[in-house]
Amino acid sequence: MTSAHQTSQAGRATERIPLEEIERAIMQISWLAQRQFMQLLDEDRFRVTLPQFYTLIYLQQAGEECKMSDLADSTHQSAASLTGVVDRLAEKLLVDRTRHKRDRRQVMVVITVRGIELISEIRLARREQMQMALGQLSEQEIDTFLHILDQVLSGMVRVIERGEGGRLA
Amino acid sequence: MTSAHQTSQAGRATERIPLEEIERAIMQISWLAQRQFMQLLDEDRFRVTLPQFYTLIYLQQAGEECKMSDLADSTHQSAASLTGVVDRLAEKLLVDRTRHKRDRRQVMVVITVRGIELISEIRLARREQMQMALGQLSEQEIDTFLHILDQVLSGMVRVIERGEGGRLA
DNA sequence: ATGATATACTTAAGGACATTGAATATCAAA
DNA sequence: TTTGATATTCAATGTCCTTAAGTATATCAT
Repeated sequence: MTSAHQTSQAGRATERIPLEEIERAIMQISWLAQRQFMQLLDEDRFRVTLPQFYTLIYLQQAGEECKMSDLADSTHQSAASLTGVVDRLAEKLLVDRTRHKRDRRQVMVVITVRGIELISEIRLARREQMQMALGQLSEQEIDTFLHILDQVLSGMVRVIERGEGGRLA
Repeated sequence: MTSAHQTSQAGRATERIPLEEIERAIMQISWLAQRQFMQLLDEDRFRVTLPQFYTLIYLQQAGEECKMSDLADSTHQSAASLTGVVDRLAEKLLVDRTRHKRDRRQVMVVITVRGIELISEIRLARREQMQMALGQLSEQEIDTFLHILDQVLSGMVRVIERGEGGRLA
């Protein structure tokens, strides 16, 4: 057709400098993974957004009440954004909000049963998408991949936490 | 702290369904990678957003004029969103807009020299972040990682393109 | 206690983008 | 010319981001 479609990343006998290639691949995967996941979350049966989902996931993993500020740190959202996100989750009855008994300034958030159910449905649907995307990998490759991903993950946490603290500190 | 992350090292061999773990890792990495990259793009010297950046990147790789609709498809944005994104890129003089000579309905977009310069500065900064995140990997691991990433990437493209077409078609 | 500070969170205002549906302009034919 | 398809923009609405200001509540020094 109109050409201009060439993904241009296929062939090219990668001239060494694999770090650059990894950078490209991670960026593209992140972009695609988010888009792809957004599509899923936007289906009528779910109707949540990415920040809402990641917030919910964290609450479910935590398994107990969380302070707003801890939740904001852990999900890498600003406190101001999180207020809105939790508002919408509470409207949908996916989380409950209460005040801390001793320190009434603190707002505590818990996931509801309904929230837990929603998450497990989303995970199920997500898994189907993933199986398609990962279908080509051998079992050996999957193990290796997982191991490397975890290392990259911890590296990223380091980078993002450095950036979030004081940019001038 | 930011815990609740524990991967819970499996004792038994492949009883674990590592696909679930990979799913978790990819979601977390995508989320973090986007947040981390947003921080970077939001610095005063850049001041672009993620959709703007990915649009710019595509235009640079294409190397020539692109139709709005092709650009929307390729970057996985809706035509309506893309209009706004390109508006803002054009305001910053990072792209130029013209009409197709024969078919005046079509709007053609090209990246400007200034746009190309900006991209290469961003890439440079990005690489430094990446080196931090990937610092722990051996050369062998990097090669393997890259190979697997490319396979995952093509799997994802398949998934997202299936979802985007007609949900009812 | 009183007043000053620190904290935890919300609110407010403005920008970017997403979605949806309607509007516009152009092309291509019947 | 009317009709219909195509290419893009516009308008309305909602979510989320950032920054700055505002409201409680807690804590500490006096």
